[in-house]
Amino acid sequence: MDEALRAVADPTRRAILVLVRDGEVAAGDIAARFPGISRPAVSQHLRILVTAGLLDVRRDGNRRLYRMRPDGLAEAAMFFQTMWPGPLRRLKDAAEREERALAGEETARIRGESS
Amino acid sequence: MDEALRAVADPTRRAILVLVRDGEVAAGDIAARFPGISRPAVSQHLRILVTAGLLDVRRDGNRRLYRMRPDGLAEAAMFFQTMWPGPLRRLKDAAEREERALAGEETARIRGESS
DNA sequence: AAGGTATGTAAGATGTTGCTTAAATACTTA
DNA sequence: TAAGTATTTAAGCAACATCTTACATACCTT
Repeated sequence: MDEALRAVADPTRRAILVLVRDGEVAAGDIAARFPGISRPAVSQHLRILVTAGLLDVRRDGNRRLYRMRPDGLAEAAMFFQTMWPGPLRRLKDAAEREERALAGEETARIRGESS
Repeated sequence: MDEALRAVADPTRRAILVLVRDGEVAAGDIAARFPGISRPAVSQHLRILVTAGLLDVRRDGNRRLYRMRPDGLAEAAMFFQTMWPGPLRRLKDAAEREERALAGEETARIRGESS
């Protein structure tokens, strides 16, 4: 997971992931989308993404076709799922906290305590 | 988002996040959970997490209490949600692939072919 | 085989990260 | 106010990341 998260922490690599999410794209075509950086730089990003298990490569004659490997993000996605319950779950939790807080106040009142 | 993802890419910081997920924890108590690294190192990690919007700090006399700020992960979590369809969607896709494969086998059987 | 095209690898400059130890800050208690 | 406690800030260093240019590899076409 560590490798996947480090890979995804780079904005260029995230952009590459988006490019190859829906199908194979050749290295050159990917590089063409990043006029700001050299082709070797893109190649290195691709290597990192492959090593992290986020991309699959396939040779097609001269070219190399990259595509996303969806399971590569699974572990990292799980981390986010446990750490960020999502907006619905967050609402529910907030409601329960509120409920407990009210119950606590009630207990305190009965005991004659003050905050 | 970039800052949040970079922050979360470090395993120590992820562990800190887990520690403060369910409530406030003092800096010292956090540091005590990481015998391998010095207290200043932990303090620096905490600063990075706060800067990234992932943690809230509160002073309580001498101590500083940290706690998670759940919304800090929202953007990054969204990225994962769009990039990783999730286990259910993936199961569904797998089932459909399987179905197509079986249909293919059946066709082959009727044709008298073998794999 | 020779030349062209697509791509990766190597080497090196430069900036960033994550740690350490030492010192500073800020609150609390005697 | 002095000493103690909790924590951050500063300075410096080794390791790592990211880019560049130059070169190497491998396939395709003629």
